[in-house]
Amino acid sequence: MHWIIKSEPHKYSWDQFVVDKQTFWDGVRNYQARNNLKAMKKGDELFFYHSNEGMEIVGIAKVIKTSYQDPTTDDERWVAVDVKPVKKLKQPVTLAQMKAEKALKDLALIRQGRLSVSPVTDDEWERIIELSEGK
DNA sequence: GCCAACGTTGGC
DNA sequence: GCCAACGTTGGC
Repeated sequence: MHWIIKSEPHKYSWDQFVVDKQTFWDGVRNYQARNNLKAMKKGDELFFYHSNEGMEIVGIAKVIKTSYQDPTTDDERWVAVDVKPVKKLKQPVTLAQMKAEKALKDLALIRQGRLSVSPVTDDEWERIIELSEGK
């Protein structure tokens, strides 16, 4: 299974992620996004997307620990997962590029822009990888 | 900085 | 349980 996780770069950027070596993905306060977090399995790969500034997918990350109680809240409805960076994309793939791709018209990121954690199908994943390689 | 989209809350 | 009001997110 593949996913896209979003972060505002000035809050938590890819570069910071790489420096940290790994991070826990917390702060999700949306049921749909939460359900996606819960569905993640160890080894699942994720695109790391910069919202607001950049508006592009910059790298690939990987789930190293599946969902557990969000340590930043006592509210047991919310969960976090641990992820680590895998690699930076050769070229970032911008939102505009993805919007222009017919194969990506159903991408959850585009259809439901406000969702902070969204699923990506295998086909979509492949296509985005190709775009990052300039194809 | 504005506004559209959408989720959540609360009054009835 | 409906729906209006409100808050938040994120693209532009």
